[in-house]
Amino acid sequence: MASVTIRDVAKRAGVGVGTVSRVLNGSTAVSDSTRKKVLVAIEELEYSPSPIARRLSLGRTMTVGVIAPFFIRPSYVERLRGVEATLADSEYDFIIYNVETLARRNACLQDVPRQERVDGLLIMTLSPTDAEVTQFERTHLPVVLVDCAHPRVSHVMIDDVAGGYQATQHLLDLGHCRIGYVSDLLQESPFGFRPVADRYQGYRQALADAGIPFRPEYHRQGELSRREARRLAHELLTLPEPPTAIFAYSDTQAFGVLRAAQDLAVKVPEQLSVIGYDDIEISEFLHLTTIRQHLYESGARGAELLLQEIVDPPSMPQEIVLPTTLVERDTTAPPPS
Amino acid sequence: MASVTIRDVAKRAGVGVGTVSRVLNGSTAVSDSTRKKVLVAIEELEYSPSPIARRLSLGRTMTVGVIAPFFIRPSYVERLRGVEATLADSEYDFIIYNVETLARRNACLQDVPRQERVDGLLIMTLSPTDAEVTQFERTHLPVVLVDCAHPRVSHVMIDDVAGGYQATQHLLDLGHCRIGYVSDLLQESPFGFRPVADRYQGYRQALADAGIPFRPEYHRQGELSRREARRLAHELLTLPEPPTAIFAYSDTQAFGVLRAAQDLAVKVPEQLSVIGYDDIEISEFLHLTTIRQHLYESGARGAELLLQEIVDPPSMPQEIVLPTTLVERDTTAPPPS
DNA sequence: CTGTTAGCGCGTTCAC
DNA sequence: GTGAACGCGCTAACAG
Repeated sequence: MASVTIRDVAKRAGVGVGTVSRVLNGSTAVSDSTRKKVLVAIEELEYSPSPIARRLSLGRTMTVGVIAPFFIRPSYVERLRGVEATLADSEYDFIIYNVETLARRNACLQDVPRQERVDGLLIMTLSPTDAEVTQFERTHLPVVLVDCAHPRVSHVMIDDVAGGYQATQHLLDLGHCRIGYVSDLLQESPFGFRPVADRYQGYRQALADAGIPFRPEYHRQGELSRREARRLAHELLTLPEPPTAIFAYSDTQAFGVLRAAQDLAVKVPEQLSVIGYDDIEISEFLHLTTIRQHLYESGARGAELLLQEIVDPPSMPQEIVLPTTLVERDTTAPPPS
Repeated sequence: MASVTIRDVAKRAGVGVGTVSRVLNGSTAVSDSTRKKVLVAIEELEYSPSPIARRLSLGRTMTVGVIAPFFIRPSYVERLRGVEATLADSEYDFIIYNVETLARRNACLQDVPRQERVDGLLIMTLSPTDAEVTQFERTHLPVVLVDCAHPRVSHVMIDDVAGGYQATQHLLDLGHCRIGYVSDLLQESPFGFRPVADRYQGYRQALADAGIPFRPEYHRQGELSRREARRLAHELLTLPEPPTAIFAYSDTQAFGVLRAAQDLAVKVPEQLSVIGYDDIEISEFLHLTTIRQHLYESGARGAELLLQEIVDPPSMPQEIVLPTTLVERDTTAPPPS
């Protein structure tokens, strides 16, 4: 039962190993008759080529690495699903590097390229430093970024500036003027998540375009949890002049806002409009108005791009920008008159 | 910059490749002085051994396969996180096989072992058939099951009988005698999910131990959706003598029950107690009393067990049973007096 | 078209 | 202790 090799097949079919290899890879022309013989031998022996030997010989690992922070979060799961779907159709395996600490982030971004364990790298959200990019370039390792960017690396981005703008604009369109924003920590994000700055920028821009001055007391920052968002929203709603609408950086935080409103007997959407961001699964269930990102697609497109760049390294970094979509549900309405 | 090999290191250190290999694997005794030299050369050349060549030479793939259905579901994500955490510390990679159809299930369970692409297999929820287990044994492939079981294979199970018992007992302790159960379809689900039968058994056992006769009309079965659960709960609550408490097979279904109560203006927990199962993320938000499974741990323990069995195949299949935890929130209380 | 041979990079016997 | 040779299973380049 122990591994039957290409040599066994060759012997069985009465041909050379080269020929077997050829029919396996469908490469050069092989006469139909000998091809049949080989195929029969393969079938009879239940032969299955060793991917490892193949990789060594090819000098390629036939696997791509995916580095993602907190891959448990719904948004990453959804992206990874997109990656899995496109990679499953290819002959590439993929291995996930889950990052939950800064040390691990650095270890992944620095060790993985040098260890030559992967033919390509997909990095989610964790913007590489210039030095790290230089390292990628030195080792000629194809890299594609998803949900973050770097001028010298191909990337798939969701347009978070536009998304933040879109969310705010929706509130503006409904007639709101006092619009609060409960966001992730703008400064202290250990990984330097870029969407945080972008959505904030979109929010500011929409306000500015509408001629509404930004009020610092309407902008609250806290860690990405429901509890913290609830606390921040509580502060907002007990302001002397509370906002009539709140934009939350994520759906998770929007639920915290909703909870705060409930605590204070503030009716949604009659007295308060709430809009989230992400459109995670629960959001539909709870009828949350939100901004949908095409997460699955961002993973799938990223994987496609990577596969393509492994075969044919581009001279210029590619950029794919995915739009966001407003999903109107039941938590937004015109302000009380 | 192109791959520096063990030969380069040997040359640089003025030793043979064998010696380099020895210090790399810390195996046989190497004189301290030459070891230093080798280490220095490795450092200077930034050498990192090729895992692929190592695998070929070793005859082991150094990767484990993880087969999981619907890996997007929260419960699998959580389990996979446990797997990832323990495998990240080992020298094993892992590759995920996501199963969403019966065809794919069969392909994975049958092809993966024969292709010798993995040194071990972790299978979640998808009970293997006897024939498949025989195949594992023939190829000497270590396999560990998580969330399912087979008499000849090591497995990590969550004690769903105890969980069902615990949920029911909690209701009993509060003083309830009329306890309904909204469950998943007991008859064969396509993949043969075992927890369905187990939780039901726990429910029956707790009732029996409390000396309360089982009332068939209190047990409703339907597909695993909120809508269906709502319908079933509606039936229960409009019975001539309705239950004062309902145990739902899953949190999702518990929300359907909650909704039915709301429809009928039945107050929870004053007039009706509701307990779910799973403790999914949204449950905390909605204050649902539920049974928490140690999902992360089940993945971690499964991976540990597999690693161990790869090194040292056990004569007897091991069994690890994880307990469940009651999470008391606001949907259960004593029955109306 | 097809058989033969030389590596791919590493672990592992062997002699020294 | 340590160096040299062989083999893991496969691909690719070279003859024929």
